[in-house]
Amino acid sequence: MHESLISYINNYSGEVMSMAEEQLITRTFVPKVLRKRQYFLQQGDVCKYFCFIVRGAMRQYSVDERGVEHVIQLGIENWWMGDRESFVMLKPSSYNIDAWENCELLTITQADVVSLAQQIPAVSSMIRSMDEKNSISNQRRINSTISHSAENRYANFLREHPDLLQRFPLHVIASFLGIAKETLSRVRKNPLL
Amino acid sequence: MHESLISYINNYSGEVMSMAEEQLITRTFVPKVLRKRQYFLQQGDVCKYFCFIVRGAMRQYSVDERGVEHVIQLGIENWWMGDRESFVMLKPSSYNIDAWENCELLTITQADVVSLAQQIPAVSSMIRSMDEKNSISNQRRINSTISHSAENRYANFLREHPDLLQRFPLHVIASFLGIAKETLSRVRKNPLL
DNA sequence: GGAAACTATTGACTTATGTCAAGGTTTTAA
DNA sequence: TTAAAACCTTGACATAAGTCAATAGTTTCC
Repeated sequence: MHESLISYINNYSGEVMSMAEEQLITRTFVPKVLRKRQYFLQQGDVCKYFCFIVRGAMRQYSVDERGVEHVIQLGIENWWMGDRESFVMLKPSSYNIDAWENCELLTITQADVVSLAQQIPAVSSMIRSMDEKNSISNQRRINSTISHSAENRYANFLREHPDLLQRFPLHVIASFLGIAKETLSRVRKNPLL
Repeated sequence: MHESLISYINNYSGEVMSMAEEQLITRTFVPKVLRKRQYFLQQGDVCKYFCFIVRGAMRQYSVDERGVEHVIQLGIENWWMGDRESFVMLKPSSYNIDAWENCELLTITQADVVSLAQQIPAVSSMIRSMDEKNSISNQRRINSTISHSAENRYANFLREHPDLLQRFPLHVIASFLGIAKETLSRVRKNPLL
């Protein structure tokens, strides 16, 4: 079960871990199984664990005053999920995270992240590289939302995340894009250039 | 000139650097002065330097097919500016960065970032903490743009960045928020609760 | 195997926001 | 000190996107 995480780390750090290091990883990350629709994090709770998705699909979303859900983030195999703001600052989260499909996760606490990063160079360099990737993709998403029409945003999404389209229904994708599901439906009928 | 950077690093890393470390910082970061409206980075060029703003105000923006500018990011004293995607991957940038006011900057190359982070623990921990801060504020901004009306977004902006309001004209702020300057103007007249 | 829940589409209508144009103010710079 | 440039506001109008409601196709699971 931990193999996918280990190869993910080797891959993203550009280093190969020793046997001892691999074992430390395996001992530290705690497996967790989630049934479809089960919460990983609920609004108001502190996000005590971050998780690596081994199998399954998850979503992170906020719920506004009128009860409408807004999808902030989607994740599938080999992605990380968690609310970093809550995780790092130990404050109650404003988001929910739940399983969209049955999931197998590997979870870790903030203290263990710090300790692993200190002991295993590959882990700290994997974290750096994740942060970079993350910051780049957030920047792209911000650019896309403030600069483009619903149609363009959907086109961007198709280009950057074709894999997610297979895994989530259209109303979830619409919410992720910040548009109404009806609008997405209409946009999809168009020539799309 | 380097003092503000040094205290920034001490502050964000939670450590205090030695004299030797401070001197290494001072030797590595190269000062640069920018006149109002002068480019720090132009679309199509590779972002060879990141900068720390010692004094002044800067903006990062894209220009769409119709020539309209979209402000991606604003920065003032004690902020970092640069296009990370271009900086790290050495690919041509899709953004422009220029000085909104006359600026004093401290610039650094990617190679020097890596080397400083290796030599000075405080630097690598400052980078980690910046990445965290950055990822949290990007997440907030994404949530704000996909979930809220122009009015709410402006209110959020006021809460999170009151300082920027003093430094940039309203049409720049409007663009940062992804709304038309006329809309911002109208929003500002309202009770605002 | 059938009811219930979830999903997608479509039409009619509403609304928030964008666009265009004009006027007035303030700032900049020659 | 004055002309030009930049900035902000306002009104009239256009339009992209949201809302509501109805329909119908799919899964899901007792």
